[in-house]
Amino acid sequence: MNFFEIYEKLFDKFGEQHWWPGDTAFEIIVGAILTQQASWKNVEAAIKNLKNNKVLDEKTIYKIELKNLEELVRPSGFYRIKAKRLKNFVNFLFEKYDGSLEKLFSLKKNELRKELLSVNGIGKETADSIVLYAANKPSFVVDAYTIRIFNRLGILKEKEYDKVKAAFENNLPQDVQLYKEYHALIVNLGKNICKTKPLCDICPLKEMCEHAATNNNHLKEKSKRSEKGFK
DNA sequence: ACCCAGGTGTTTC
DNA sequence: GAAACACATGGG
Repeated sequence: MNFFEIYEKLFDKFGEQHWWPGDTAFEIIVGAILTQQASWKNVEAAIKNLKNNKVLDEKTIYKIELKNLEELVRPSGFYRIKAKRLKNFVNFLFEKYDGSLEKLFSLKKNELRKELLSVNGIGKETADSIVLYAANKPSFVVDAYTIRIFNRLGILKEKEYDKVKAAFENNLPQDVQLYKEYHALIVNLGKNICKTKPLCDICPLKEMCEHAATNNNHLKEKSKRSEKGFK
C-alpha cells in the first residue's frame, strides 16, 4: 500500500473536500494564520467580522489599529498574537513586495516558502498552506494528523516535519490538485474518525492500521493521561 | 469541569 | 535538539 493508493482509498470514501474555503488568495492567507490551533468554526466567525467591517484586504489590515484588529479576530482564539501575526505578514508584504501578492507569488516555490518562513508567526505548516492553497504551487502540507495517522499506519517512522513532507513529495507526482485534496482528506479523517472516538471499524484504512489492530490505543493513551490528573 | 482545535515562538535544560 | 510553556476562544 503506497501513498497514492491510500489517497485513492480516502478519496473513494470521502470524496472532494473543496479546500481551501475562501474566495481570494488573501483570505486564504488570513485563514491559514487564524486557524493555527483553532477550530475552523471559530476562524469563520473571525473572518466574517473582518468581511463585515470591510477589513479583509491587504491595505486595510496594513492600516488598521492593532487593537481594532484584535477585537475583530477575537473568536479565533490567541487573538492578540494572531492580530500581530496578520500585521507581521502585511508589513512584510508592503515593505518587501510593494503590497503585491502577485509579486510575492512570482517567486520560485522554495524561495517563496523561505520568504514566508521569515515572517514571525508563519511556521512550516502555515507557509506550506499558503504556498499550496493561495499560490497554487505543489508544496505538501503536513499537520499533526498527518504525522499521527501515518505513524500509526506504520508507513512512516519519522515525526519531523520536513522529513514527513519529503516522504509525501518523493512518493507522489508533483501535482497541485492532488496535494490540496490529499491534505484535506487527511484532516477530514483525523477530525472525524481517527481521533477521539472508537470508530476504527468504519475507518477506510483500518486493515492496515495498528491502531485498529491493537484495539483502540487512543483510548488507552487517553486514560493514561487522565490517570495523571487523578490522585 | 474537563479536553481539544487544520501551530508557533520563546525559554530552558 | 527537544521538552515545557504561553498564547485564548468556543464546542463537545
